[in-house]
Amino acid sequence: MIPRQLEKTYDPKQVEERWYRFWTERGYFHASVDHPGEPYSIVIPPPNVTGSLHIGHALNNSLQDMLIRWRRMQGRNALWMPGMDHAGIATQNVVERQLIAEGSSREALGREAFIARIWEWKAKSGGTILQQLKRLGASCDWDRLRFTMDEGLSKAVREVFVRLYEEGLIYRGERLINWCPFCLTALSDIEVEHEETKGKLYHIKYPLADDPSRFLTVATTRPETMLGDTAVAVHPDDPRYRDLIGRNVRLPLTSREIPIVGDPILVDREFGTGAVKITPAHDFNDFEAGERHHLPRLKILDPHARLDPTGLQTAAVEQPIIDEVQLLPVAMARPKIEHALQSRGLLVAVEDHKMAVGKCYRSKTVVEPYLSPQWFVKIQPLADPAIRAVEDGRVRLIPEGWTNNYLGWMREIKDWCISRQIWWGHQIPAWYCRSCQSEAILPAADGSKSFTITSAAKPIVSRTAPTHCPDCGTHDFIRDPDVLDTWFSSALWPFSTLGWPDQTPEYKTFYPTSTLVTGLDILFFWVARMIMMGLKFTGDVPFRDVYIHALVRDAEGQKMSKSKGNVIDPLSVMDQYGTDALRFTLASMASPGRDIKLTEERIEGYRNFANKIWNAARFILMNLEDSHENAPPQEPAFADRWMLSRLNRAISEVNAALQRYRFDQAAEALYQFIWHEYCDWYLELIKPALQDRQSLTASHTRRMLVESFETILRLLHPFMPFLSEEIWQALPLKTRFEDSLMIQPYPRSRPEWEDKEIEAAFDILTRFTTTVRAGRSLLNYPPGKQLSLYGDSKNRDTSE
RNA sequence: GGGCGGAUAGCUCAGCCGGGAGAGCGCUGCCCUUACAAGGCAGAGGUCACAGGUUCGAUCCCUGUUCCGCCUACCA
Repeated sequence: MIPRQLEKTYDPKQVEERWYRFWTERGYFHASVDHPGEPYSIVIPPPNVTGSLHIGHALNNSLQDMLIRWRRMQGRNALWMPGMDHAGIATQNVVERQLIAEGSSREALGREAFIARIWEWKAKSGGTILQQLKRLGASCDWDRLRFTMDEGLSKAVREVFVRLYEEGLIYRGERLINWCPFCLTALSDIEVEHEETKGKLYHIKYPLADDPSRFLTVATTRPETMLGDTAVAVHPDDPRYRDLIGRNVRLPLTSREIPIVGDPILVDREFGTGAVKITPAHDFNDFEAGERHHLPRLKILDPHARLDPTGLQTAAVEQPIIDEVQLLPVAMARPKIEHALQSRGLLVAVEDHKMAVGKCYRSKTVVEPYLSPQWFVKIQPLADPAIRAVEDGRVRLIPEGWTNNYLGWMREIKDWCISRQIWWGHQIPAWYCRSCQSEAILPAADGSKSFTITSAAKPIVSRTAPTHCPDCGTHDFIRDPDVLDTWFSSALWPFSTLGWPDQTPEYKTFYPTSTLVTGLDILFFWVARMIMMGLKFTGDVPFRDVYIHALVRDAEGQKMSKSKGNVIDPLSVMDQYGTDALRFTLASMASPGRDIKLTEERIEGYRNFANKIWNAARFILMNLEDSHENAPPQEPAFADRWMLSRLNRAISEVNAALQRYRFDQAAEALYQFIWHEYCDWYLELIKPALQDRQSLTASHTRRMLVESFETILRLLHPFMPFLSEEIWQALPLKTRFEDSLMIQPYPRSRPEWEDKEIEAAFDILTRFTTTVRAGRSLLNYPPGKQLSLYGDSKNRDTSE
C-alpha cells in the first residue's frame, strides 16, 4: 500500500471536492447538544441571498472556519451556524429588474404575487453563495441552515416587535427621515453614505414685508427648497438683525409672508450671511428648528423628489413658477429657481461650497430628508446596557481600538427608523380598523389601490391578525403595508437562529455565542444592534468576543468593486491556486489595524508553500517501508531533538496566536517552521540516516518522520484543511487514528520537547556551517540525553 | 469639524516589554545535490516619512509637521 505514488506537484482540483464530500457525509460539521465538550459557537454573518462570494466573504469565512476547526480539534463542541439574509431592498431590486426586463412591474403583479415571485427566485437562484462557501472549505453545520424569513425567525421578529411596542420602545410617528427617491423607501441614518461634493452656496434676498426696500439675505445650498420656507432665522444676539425678530419677510416667488425668528441653535453668526431660511419639511436642522418655533411644515416634494404641484399650491407659490417647475426633479428645478430669482434681482451671489451629500447605500441615489409617517425604535433605553456591556468587558472588541469608536457612536445614537416602504421583508405586525380609523386612512394620491395611513391612525399591534377591533368591535382591518428594516431581523440573529423565543436545547447550549467575526463596515448596522437586542431579550450578551477584521483592497489600496474592474474573484483564485493557498494568504494578511492589499504574487507564494508541504510528504512516503515499523523505542538523535524543540515552539506560537486572533502570526509561525526549519534543515539532516534502509537508525528516523509530520499536519489543518487531509490520509496512521484529520486532537505544546541547549548548539553550528551538507556530518551525531518520545499512547497530546 | 489608523528594502508587509533592522515577492551569482526549479545555496539592497524631546541607548515612548487611508458629523 505504501509508498503511495504521488504527483510531483500538488493539484488541489483532485482533492478539494472529494474531501469536502467526505467530511459532510460523515457528519463532522454537525454539532450536537449532547456532545461532551465545552460549547464553542459562531454565527455566520448571514450573506445576502442575492450575494455571490467576493473576497471579503472569503476572508471573513476563512477566519471563522479556522477558529471553528481549531476549537473542534481541541475537543470543544464547536457549532458554526450558517444562514442567509433576505436582504430586503437588494433582493427586491433584483427581482424588480427582472420584471421590468419582462415588460412587467411589481405594481402590475401586486404585492402577493410579487412576494411569491421572490420566493420562487430564491428557490431557483438564491443562495449560490452557500455552494461557494463550501468550496472555501467552510465547516458550517449545514443541517442547521437558517434564513431570516424562515417561519422560526419570523416568529422571533414578531415577538420582539410586539414586546418592544408594548413597552413603548417602538412608536409610530411623522418624522423627517432619510428617503431614497429611487427605492421609494425610508432609510436609517446609517444606510446613508456621505460623500464630499462640490456644490454652490446661493445668497438670496428676502424683502421685509413692511419695508420692501430692506432685505434679509439668506444663504442656502438648495435654493429650490425656499418655496417651502416657513420662517427665517437669525441669531438673537446678532446686532445686525436683532431688531428684525418678530417682523416678517415676503417669501420671493410666493405670496406668503413668513416670520423672522431668533434661534441661537440653528444660526451660526459667522457663517454665510448670518441669516438662515427654515424649511421644516425638507431639512433635518430646520425640522427641529420648526418644532422649537411651532412652524408649519410645507411639503413641496413628492416621493420621487420632484416638485409636487399640490404641495406648491399649498405653499402659495406663484402660478407661473408652479407651471415651470412642477414634476421636475430637484436637480432640474434648481436652475429654474436660480434663474427666476436672478431675473428679479434677488440673487446676490453664488459661491463654490463643499458639502457632504447623502446617498442611498443601495442605489447611490441622492437621499432626501422627507416627512412621512414611520416606525421607530426608541433606542436610548436599549443603547445604555449595550454601552455598559462593552465598557465592563462582557463583550470584547478585538482589536480593542474599535471600542472607543463603538462607545462614541452608541452615546450619540438616534432613534432607529425601522419601517421600509417595500414589499420584501417582515411585514409590520400592525393593523388598523377601517371603520373607526377611517379618517386616518387616505387613498393614495396616485389613484392606485394603495393607501396612506396618517400618523394619526391608531395601530393594533399583535403577534397574529386581530379578530375584532377593541374599540368598535368590527373586524374590517387593513394591515400596515410597511416591512421592517432588514437589519431588524439581523439584530436577533444570534438567538433567533438557535430557536428563541423557545428555550430550545440549542439555545441553552450554544447561547451566548463565543465569537463573532465581522468586518468593520457593519459594526453599527449589525454588531451594535445585536448587542442591544441580545441584552434586551435574552438578558445576556450575544457573543463574548467580536473579532473585527480589515477590509480587503486591491494592490492600489482601492476598495474592490465591479465598476472599477479591480476585483479579485476568490473563485478563480481557488481554481488557479487552490483553496488552501487562498485561505493561508488571507490568514497571513489578517494583521490588525491595516487594510489588506491583496496581490496575486502573495497567493502564488503560499501556493508554493502548499506544494512544498506536498513534496515533503512525498519524501517521507518514499522512504517508508512496506512493513510496519516495530523497532524498539530509542532516544532521538541530535537533529531530532532540535526539530522537536522547534516544533514545540511552533505549536505554542500557533495556539497562542489563534487565542489572540492573530491569524497572521499563526500563519507566519507555520510557514517559518515548516519551510525553513523542518524542510530546509531537518529533512536534509536526516537523509544520511535513511540511506541504509535496513538499519535500525533508518527505522527510528522513519518513525520520527511520520510522527513529527503527522503533528505538523494537525497543526496545519485549520489553515490548509484540504492539503493536510489529503496527505494525512496517505500516511500509514490508520491503525492508530480515526478516519479524518479534522477530528484529531489539536497539538498542544509539550514541555519535554523543549531543549534550549540543543537549540543554542544548533545556532552556533549553523553560524559556522554554511551549507546543509557540512552541517549534516556534525549534527547527525548519536543522541545525547534520553527523551521519551514514543512513550505509550497515554502520553500523546490528545488530552484536553 | 471631530476621531482613529498608517508612513520600515524596488513592491506588499511583519516587527509583542526601548538594545539584533526582518519576511515574502522581485533582483544578482552558482546549482536539474536521489521530496520539491512552484526548488536549493550564497548575496546585493534600508537616514525605519520629517523636525524636536526623554533616555546610557529610540523604528519602538512624548510633542509638533507633512502626506495617505478610514470612520463620523446638520454648519445653512
